[in-house]
Amino acid sequence: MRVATWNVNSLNARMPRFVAWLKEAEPDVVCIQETKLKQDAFPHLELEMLGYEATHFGQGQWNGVAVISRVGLKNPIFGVEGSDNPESEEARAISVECGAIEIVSVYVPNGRSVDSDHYRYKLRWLADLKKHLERHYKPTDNVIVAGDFNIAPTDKDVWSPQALEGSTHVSRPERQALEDLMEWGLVDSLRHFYDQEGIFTWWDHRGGAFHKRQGLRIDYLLVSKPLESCLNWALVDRNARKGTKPSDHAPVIIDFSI
DNA sequence: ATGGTAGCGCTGCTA
Repeated sequence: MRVATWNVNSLNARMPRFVAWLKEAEPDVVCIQETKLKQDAFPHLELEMLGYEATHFGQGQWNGVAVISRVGLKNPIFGVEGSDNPESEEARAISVECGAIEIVSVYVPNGRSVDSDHYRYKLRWLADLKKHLERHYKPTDNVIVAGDFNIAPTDKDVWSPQALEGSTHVSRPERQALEDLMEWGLVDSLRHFYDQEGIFTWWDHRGGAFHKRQGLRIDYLLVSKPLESCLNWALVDRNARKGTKPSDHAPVIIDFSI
């Protein structure tokens, strides 16, 4: 089984690349972030023709998450716990059963700056995500929480800790919030295989960051212990960040035997 | 060409 996550930064703008990438990477399940599509604007038919069904939590101009699968989709849950009105919350999480796996596709709030309300929202949202896991799953289940976390877990995941000093994505409270989430029973699948620095999944569109290798690793697939024990490989598909009209994020893919 | 925001949507916000 092969599962990927990709922040596409507008599925509409990315659709030609996304379709080409699907054919090449042949994932069974893809967690998508930043569809930037209204709920009813998702390209269900085009993906159906490629063998994928989809469940989408859309908003419109911003956010929007989806899971597409060719191994089944059951019992979708929109959003996370902690909102009084899930119907009106931002479209940042969708959970669904894909065959034997519980999948959660997340788009964690950016944070903007460490002294902003949006940053406090980010920390609150991560705590709510943990409550969501506690409510719906057990650590002994086959669970994957994948997406754009907008957090570089350690300095190894940052092109220059000095340049990022004092900004979001690297601050202690958000890294702690990520550790608290993982404490539930999740491991970073890429770090199961690789320990080195310089593996990135996001490069700013501005200033040619990709070509200067100025990136961050903020997209990952967190897997529960039962899945960790059957992982075959994990990789960042950097080729998907090259060429014409790339997203600012590269896909991350894991393959495991189940 | 040793280069260099992108997307949404229509003005500025978000990332």
